[in-house]
Amino acid sequence: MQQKSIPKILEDIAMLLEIKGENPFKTRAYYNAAKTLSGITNLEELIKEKRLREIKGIGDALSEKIEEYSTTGSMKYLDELTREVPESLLELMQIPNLGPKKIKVLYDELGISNIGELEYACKENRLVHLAGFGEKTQEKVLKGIEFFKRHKGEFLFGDIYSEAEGIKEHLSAVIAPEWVEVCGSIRRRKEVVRDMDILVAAEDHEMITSFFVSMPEVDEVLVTGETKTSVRVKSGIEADLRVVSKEEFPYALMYFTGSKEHNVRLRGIAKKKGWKLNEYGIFDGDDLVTCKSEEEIYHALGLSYIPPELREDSGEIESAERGNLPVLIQLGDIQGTFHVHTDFSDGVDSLEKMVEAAQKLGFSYLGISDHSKTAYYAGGLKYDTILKQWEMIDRINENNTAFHIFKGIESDILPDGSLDYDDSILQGFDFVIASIHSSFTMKKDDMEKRILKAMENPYTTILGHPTGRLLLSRDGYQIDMMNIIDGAARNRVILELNASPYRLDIDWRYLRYAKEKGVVISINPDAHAVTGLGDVFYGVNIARKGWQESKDVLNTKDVNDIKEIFKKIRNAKRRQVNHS
DNA sequence: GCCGTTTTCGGCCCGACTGTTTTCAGTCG
Repeated sequence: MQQKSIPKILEDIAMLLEIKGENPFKTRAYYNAAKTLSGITNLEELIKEKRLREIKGIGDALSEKIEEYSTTGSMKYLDELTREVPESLLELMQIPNLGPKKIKVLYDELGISNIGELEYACKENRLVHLAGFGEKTQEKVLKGIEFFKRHKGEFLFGDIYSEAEGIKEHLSAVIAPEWVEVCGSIRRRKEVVRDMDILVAAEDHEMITSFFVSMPEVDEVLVTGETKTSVRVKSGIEADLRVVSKEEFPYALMYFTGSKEHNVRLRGIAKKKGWKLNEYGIFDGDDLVTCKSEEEIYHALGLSYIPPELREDSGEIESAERGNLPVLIQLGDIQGTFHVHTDFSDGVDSLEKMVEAAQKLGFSYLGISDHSKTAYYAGGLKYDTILKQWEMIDRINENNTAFHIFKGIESDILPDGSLDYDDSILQGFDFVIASIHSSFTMKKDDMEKRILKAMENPYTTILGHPTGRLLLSRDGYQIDMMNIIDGAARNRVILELNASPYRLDIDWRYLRYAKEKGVVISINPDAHAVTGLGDVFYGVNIARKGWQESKDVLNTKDVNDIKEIFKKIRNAKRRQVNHS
C-alpha cells in the first residue's frame, strides 16, 4: 500500500476533526502544520534527528504523532478518529457548497459517507428535509457532484490564462485597464488553478455587473450580490467578479491575490501594529491608513514589495522584513532556449521554421534536441539522420551569423541508466538532454539509481522533465527530488524546468533547494511546433515562483557564454570520470 | 494543538453571500 505523505495525513486529520466538530483552533493547528511541513525539504532528516519541535507550529503532540507515523506507518490517533468519522467522508469536502457541518448532518442523519451515496440521495430527494438544507441546497449539491466528476475542480493555468486575459480585455471596454486585474492563483501563477478572481474599481456596480454577466465568455450565473458576482465561464472554471472603489482597489488587489496563508500573516503583522487589515483598507481605529498601491501597503507594514508569485507564505514575508527578496527573473531576460523538436522526429515544423519563429520571439539561439533512436514511437533519430541534421544546422549557422543553433539530442535514459548512443556519437553534440520516456513505474531506489547513473554520464548536460509528471493526469516517477538535485550538483548537470503547461517539471517548490545547491536551471519549452516556443512564458512564471533570479538560469546567458558553459561542463565531467 | 517583547492561560484573521431562518449558521475565499 502506498503510504500517504505526512502533510496529507495531517490535512486529512484536520478535515476529520472539522467534520467531528472539534475545537476549530485545534483543527487549524493541524491545517497549519500540514501547510508548514509541505514546504519543508528535509523533513525525513528532521524526523530522524527528532528535531521536529524546532519547526514553528509543531509542538509535543504533533511531533510525537508524526514520529509514530514515520516509524510504524500508522497513527493510533488517526485510527481512532476514523472509527468515529469514516475517512471516505473526506471526498465530500471537495463538493462545492458542502463543508464539514453539512457533511456531518448527511452522515449522522442519512448515513451518507461517499459521493456515490450522496448523488443517489439527491436523486431520491432526501436532502431537502434535513436541518439547514432545502431544495436549492440539494440542487446545488447535485450540480456540484456533476461538476466534480467532470473536472475534479482543477484546471491547468495554461488552459485558463488566455481566457482570463480575454475577460480582462473585454472589461477594459467599460473600465480603464489600470482598474481591472485578474487576481488570485492566476496572478500568483500557480500551475493549477481552481477559480478566476477578477477585480474591478468602479463607481457604478450595477453597470459593471450586468456587463460582466452578459459577456460572451459567460455560460451560467451562479451568484450575484452587492460586491461579488460569480459565473461559470466557457472553460468550466468559476469566475468571481468583485467591484470596489478606487480607494479600496490596492487593498482589494492584495487581498484577492492571496494566498490565503500570505494574507493571514499580513493581517497578523497589521494587528501587532494595532491596525486592522482587510480588503477595504488598513484601519487604525476608524482611520484609514492611506495607500495608493500594493507597494505602499507592504511598505506601511514594514515590508518590501513582494511580487505576487512569491505570496505563498513560504519565507517571503521574513525575507521582505529583512529586505533581501530575490530580484526575480523576467521573460525579457531569456535569450534563447533548449529542448526543441523538429520534423526530424515527432515535431510538426521544420528546423528552418523553428529558427524563424525563435528569432521572431527575440531569441538569439536555439538548442535543437530531437528524440533518440529508442523512442521509435516518436521517430527517434538513427545515426545517419543525425548526420543529416548536423549538416543542415552547420549550413544555417554559416548563412545566419546573427543566430546560433546548438546541436543537441533528447536521449532516452534506458532502464539501466545508460544513454541511447555510444560516446563516439554523443560527443558530437553540443549538449545532451537525458530524459525518461519508458519504464515509468520502477521502484524508488531503482529509479533514482537509473537517473543518477544517467547524470554521471560525461555527455549528459541537462536532465529533462525530472519527474515525468503530467499535471492533473499522471504523477511523477517515484523519486526523492532532493536526491536528484544533490546528484545534479555532484555531476554538474543542469536541471530542466520543462515549460510545457502540461508538465512544469521540475516543480517550483524544489527550485530554492536547487539554487542552494548551486544547480543551474534551464527553462525549456519542449516545443513540438512553432507555437510551443511561447511556452517559455509558463516556465518563467514557475521559475519566479521558485525564487529564481536571472543569474540562476542557463538561458538568460548569451551565445558565447553558453558555448563556454557547455565546454566547461563537459571538461569537468570528463575529469570527474577519469578520476573515479 | 500551538504559542508567548503584554500572556504558561487565553488567545488564535476577517468579511460577503446564500439559504433557511425569523436573527443566523454554513460555506467560501
